[in-house]
Amino acid sequence: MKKETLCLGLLSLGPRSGYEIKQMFEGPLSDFYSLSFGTIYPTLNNLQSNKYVSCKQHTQSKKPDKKVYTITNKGLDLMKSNLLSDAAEYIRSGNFGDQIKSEFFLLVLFSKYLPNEMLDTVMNERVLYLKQKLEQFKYDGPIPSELAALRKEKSIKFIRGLASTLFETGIRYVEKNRYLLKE
Amino acid sequence: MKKETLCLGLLSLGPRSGYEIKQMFEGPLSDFYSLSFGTIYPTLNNLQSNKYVSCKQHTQSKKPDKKVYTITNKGLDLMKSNLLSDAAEYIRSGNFGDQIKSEFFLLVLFSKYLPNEMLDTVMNERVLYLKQKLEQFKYDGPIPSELAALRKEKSIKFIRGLASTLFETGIRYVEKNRYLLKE
DNA sequence: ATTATATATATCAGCCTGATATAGATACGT
DNA sequence: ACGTATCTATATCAGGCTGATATATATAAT
Repeated sequence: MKKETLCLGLLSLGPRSGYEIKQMFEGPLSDFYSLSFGTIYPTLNNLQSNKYVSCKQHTQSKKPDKKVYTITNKGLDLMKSNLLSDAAEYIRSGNFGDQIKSEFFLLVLFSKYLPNEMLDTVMNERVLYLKQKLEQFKYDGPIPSELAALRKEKSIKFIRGLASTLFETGIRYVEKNRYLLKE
Repeated sequence: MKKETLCLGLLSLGPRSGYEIKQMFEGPLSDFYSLSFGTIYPTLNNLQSNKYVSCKQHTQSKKPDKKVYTITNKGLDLMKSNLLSDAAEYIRSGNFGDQIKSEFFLLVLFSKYLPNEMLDTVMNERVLYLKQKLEQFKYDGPIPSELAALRKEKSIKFIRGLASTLFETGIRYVEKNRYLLKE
């Protein structure tokens, strides 16, 4: 997916600053996608100069200016049209899997050459991480207003459900089978 | 994980050419990690000039020369030592999740703006892909000699089992809940 | 009082990917 | 039999993206 489509898509969920978009990539989106500041800021500037987003400069007392971007109608049109062509490209490419770089899997793959102590640490930290992530995805209590609205979105429900099941399955498997890696 | 560690690790499973290493990344490893030719070939050249791997030039009748690399004892030492420092870095970084770019999840996230027809195609292709992958991971019949040896490795058993369960879970969830994305 | 962490934007070196070049072999349709 | 596409095999490189760094202030922790 083009970075423009993605930034516009996130702004379609509500006005945000570049910093806040980055926070989304480091929080709830971190298991699906990420973009760096070096991509986000130039993309937002580019979208703004082409009127796909508008920008309100919040001169915060003593903090650096916060530039809050809002998607325009023109931007919404571009996003929808881009989304369609991005989906078409996804189909055309025949590449339906995800692009993954998993340090954990590589360490498991070569675990034969790792000291047992280190392997234990790796496994423990991985399980701990998965459990924390699972809690975040399952948690249904009160949260900041804007996120609460997002929760009602069908797509968010679908994704949270899928992520939860996958994390649960992963945790159960690792806890049950990690002994297999030692003899 | 450093590209050198990874290439040495794969060569520790048996002698291979750069092309065959790439094939591993596009086949069984594709859901965990990948490196491009532009990284693999220079890395192998570098490893060779530092005597971490040796190279046998197979002058195939009429095909381009095939350079088959074999890991040396020096290379095996480097790999083990690198593996330990890579694992330590994994722990130190506190980043226990995987680096993922999932076009599929983004399309689901913004599915509200996608025509139903396109969403159906995306879902169908995804499920089809997952089912094919699942078959590959579960399949237990006869395979080329070298792969058969690998199958007996504890780490490979662990990974195949984990991948199978995750794919099964993913398929079941998508088939059961995809209707949620439409009203 | 000092250090570390968080907010906030911006830039950039350097690495990696995706594309392209080269070149013969084999499979495939017609 | 002939053109075409795909596979084997190595190599290079432009361009894009990441991770690091710079800048500046606020707040929390020690």
